[in-house]
Amino acid sequence: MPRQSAATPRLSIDDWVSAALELLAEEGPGGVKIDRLCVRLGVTKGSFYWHFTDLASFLTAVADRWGDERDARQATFAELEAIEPHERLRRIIAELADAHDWALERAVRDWARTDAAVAKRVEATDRWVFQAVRKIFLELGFDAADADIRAKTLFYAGVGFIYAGPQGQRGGRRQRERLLEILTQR
Amino acid sequence: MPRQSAATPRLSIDDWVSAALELLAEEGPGGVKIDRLCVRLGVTKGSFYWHFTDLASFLTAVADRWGDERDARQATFAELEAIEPHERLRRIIAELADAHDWALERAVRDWARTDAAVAKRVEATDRWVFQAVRKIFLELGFDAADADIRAKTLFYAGVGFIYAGPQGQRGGRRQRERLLEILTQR
DNA sequence: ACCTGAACACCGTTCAAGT
DNA sequence: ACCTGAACACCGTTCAAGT
Repeated sequence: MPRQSAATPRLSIDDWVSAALELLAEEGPGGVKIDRLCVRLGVTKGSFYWHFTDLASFLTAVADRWGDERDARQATFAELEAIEPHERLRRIIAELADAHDWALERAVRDWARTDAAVAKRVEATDRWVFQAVRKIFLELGFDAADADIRAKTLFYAGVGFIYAGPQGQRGGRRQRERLLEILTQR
Repeated sequence: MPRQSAATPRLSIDDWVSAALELLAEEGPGGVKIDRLCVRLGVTKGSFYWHFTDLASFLTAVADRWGDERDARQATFAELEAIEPHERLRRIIAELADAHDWALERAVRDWARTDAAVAKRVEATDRWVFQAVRKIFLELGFDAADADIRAKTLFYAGVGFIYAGPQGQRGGRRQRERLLEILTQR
């Protein structure tokens, strides 16, 4: 057993933040209680207040980590700039639709409604994604007004799907492809 | 002054429920505290517990009233059945987009995430609206799969807009018209 | 019938004390 | 340096007592 002794784990800030993101995804903002975190991490409340001055500053750290992970994802999107617009759009949507933790996504958006700092981060990522999609429609030859509305439609449909869940017959990849055809045909 | 004396208002269940819906719209589910309601209504907590057995049953009454108001709205939609599909779609969307309290809409959807009963009511209204829109596309001559995806796009775009707010250039009625053109053209 | 006022449990917060 | 354990304020809940 060459690793650390399991007897005295000694928590780091990241351990607390990770536990909070798990709780957030599982139960939403209302589930993130200091007590719950303590049970999950096997310590008492005093431990929490040694690492953080209060709940607010802790939640800031949680929001920061969520934002940092978003920035990292967007950096990978930026690498797609060079490829052909149709294909780029398909990849961005596939990335957003498939490799995504919707429970966490919803929880963070809920949380944003009562926390201005979180709201700003969510708005920033929303704006980034929207502009990236809008740019694709411009590259496809639509004028500014048309690119705008097509990008909006896709963007809002995505957010709406995250919230309202599946409606009608089971969709999946084929339906996404058909929607892209409709919106990109000139 | 032929009305009731203002000295002893004596609250009804509806007074409590109305106050809760106001708080819900103003501050979201987290703002609905018994204390806050008491301040707003000018009574003490004991009064609340005379009218309701506990917070949960009170919130059920609040959710019921929201659901009843939705049922009433859908009854007015049902009257549109006879008119021409394009125009019917335009009226439904105008009704949903304009005459709507988005703060309350978001608050109820947030609330639905932590309350199964509320979630069921939201799902029921969502399903109703989606099917009404899908039916319109069928009447316009689209096949089942195509009507489904076009209805989904509209539905999710609407829900997404409620959540993510305005993106890009200011939209409004003209952009809605253009989106309807895109989705209804054969 | 409708409400007050005081009591108690729960969770965020503090802090002296432990290792 | 990191954590325990007991204390206190806040909000949901109860209930005897008032009008």
